[in-house]
Amino acid sequence: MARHLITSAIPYINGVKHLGNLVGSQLPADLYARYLRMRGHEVLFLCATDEHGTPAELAAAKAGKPVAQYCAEMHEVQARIAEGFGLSFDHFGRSSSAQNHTLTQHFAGVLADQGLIDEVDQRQIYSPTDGRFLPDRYVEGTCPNCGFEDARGDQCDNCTKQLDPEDLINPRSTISGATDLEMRATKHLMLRQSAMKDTLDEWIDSKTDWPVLTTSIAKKWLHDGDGLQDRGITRDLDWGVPVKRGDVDWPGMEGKVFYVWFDAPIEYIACAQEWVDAGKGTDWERWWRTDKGADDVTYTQFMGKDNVPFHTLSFPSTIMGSGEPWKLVDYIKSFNFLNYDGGQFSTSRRRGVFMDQALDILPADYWRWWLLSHAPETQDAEFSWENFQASVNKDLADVLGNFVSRITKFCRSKFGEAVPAAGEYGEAEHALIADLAQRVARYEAQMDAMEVRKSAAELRAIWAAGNEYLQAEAPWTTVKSDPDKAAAQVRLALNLIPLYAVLSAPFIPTAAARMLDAMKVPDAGWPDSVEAALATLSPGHEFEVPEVLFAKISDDNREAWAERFAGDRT
RNA sequence: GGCGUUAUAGCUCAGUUGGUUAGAGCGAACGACUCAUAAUCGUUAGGUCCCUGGUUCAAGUCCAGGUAACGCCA
Repeated sequence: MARHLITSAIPYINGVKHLGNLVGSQLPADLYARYLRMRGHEVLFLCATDEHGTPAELAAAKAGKPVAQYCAEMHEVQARIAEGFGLSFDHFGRSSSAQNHTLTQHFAGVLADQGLIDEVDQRQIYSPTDGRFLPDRYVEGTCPNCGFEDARGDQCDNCTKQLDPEDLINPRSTISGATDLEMRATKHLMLRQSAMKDTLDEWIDSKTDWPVLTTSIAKKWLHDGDGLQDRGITRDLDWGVPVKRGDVDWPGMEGKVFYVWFDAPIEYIACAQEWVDAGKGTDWERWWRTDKGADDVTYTQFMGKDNVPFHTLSFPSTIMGSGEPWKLVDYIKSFNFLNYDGGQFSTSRRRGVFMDQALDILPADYWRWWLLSHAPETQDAEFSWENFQASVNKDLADVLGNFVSRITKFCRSKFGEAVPAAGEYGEAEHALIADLAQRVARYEAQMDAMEVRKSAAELRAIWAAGNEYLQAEAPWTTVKSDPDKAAAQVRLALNLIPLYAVLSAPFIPTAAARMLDAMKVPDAGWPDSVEAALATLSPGHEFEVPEVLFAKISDDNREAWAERFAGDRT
């Protein structure tokens, strides 16, 4: 059995994420992790919260809490919601962990030793009142070009002219409103990504099996304009990983921290250490050090397209540039964006459905199914309540849920709540088994390839095959003329339920567990052979008719939700 | 302003290196069934593949221009 390391892009700490964030990284990563575990592979599935940076500081200030406390609380919130969605992380870590501090400082030191870090002098706006340097967009003032009074330091929203914060008339801090701003000299570290350009270029070129979305974004950044640019990896903040060169101080870098994009991906590695330190595992280097066992690991990353540059260029620069035997990613599965009802999800305008709200109104399986079966793989996708209602009602309630309902209730009324023993399988039964064997093979191939939508479509077709069989063979008619034949038909149809449960578990784990529970099958595994799997329930095996698996979404609910999540009017 | 992405059935989307009558699900119409959450199953109808021009024996697919929507950048 193979060993698979899987990471999902780590969500930022400042609030609950929306469904677009979920479907772009964590959810498909979970689908894949669950599938590979069921196939018998050894899986380490890691995620974490991304906690550093100015937005976290501002969100904490707005909440009136120390930033460390705010992040600790929000981490718990996100962890609880992830659990609610059934995201099966082996560990959900924090980029603010001690492990990540040490590891980030280590990488910076090693990269400096390799000559891949430059120190550069810069001038930047400083606010004595706030006691800190201000990023360009946290300075506002009057636009020198058009006179607009709320122009940002990087650009005027009114006339769109690009600005330097020094150009603003009557500049002020957007954090405190302070106007006593001054320019101060400061020093920053730059990661010399440009020196890694050719290495990265060859590496990306070798990844011919990656999604076009992934490689095209990487190549654009490599070749656009002057090519790959060096990037600053330090900031003047309090909250973050203090700049050190390994475990020693870095002269001139006092009071600075690493920029969030530098330490965030390193958390993928630190998270494995956290996993061990939390007592969940024993050896993290076996997953991350190619000199200590990780050379046989297949590493797959999941992320939205906005994160692709960091994962194809920046983090690989860190890994490769270190000259140390760290595990490099093998496959990057990236996703486009999910739009909400004709526009973007918007956190600030409260537009769209956020993860906590989603769980408030419906079970996780509804969301998991719709999001995965509509995953934005080839282009941006569109959420609408009409489509959501129609898809969920049809696929889950009608095709799958009602199948379970109709056959268990029919059996109970004619044969009792146990698998009937009489009769033999005939031509139709063997044809169904053969058809399902083919379909399951196709489903596995799509899942292996991480073709999320196509996997969902194949799974749905497998569900529908059960209804087609029942409709064609009509045991409710057969039972009147040939009860033994009807018994055989019911026996096969009942056996579809545990098979469907196992195959569906990566998509809808809760419902799958309920199906197995109702059929009293405690230990079903992935089918080696469909024919053998369809003999799981032997004659006489008792079961219970389950409660309705999926209640339908009513028009009233749909309309109320559409109104509730439409966002603030502008 | 520069760059990029997208445009296929009423809706949501597939369409591999250019190759027969362009596909799926939903929705619609019609029919079958009556075990089941008025669920299921079958059949049929729906497309100027955004527009114009070009390359080619052959273009949804490649090229140029245009239109529209969206995104990124300075």
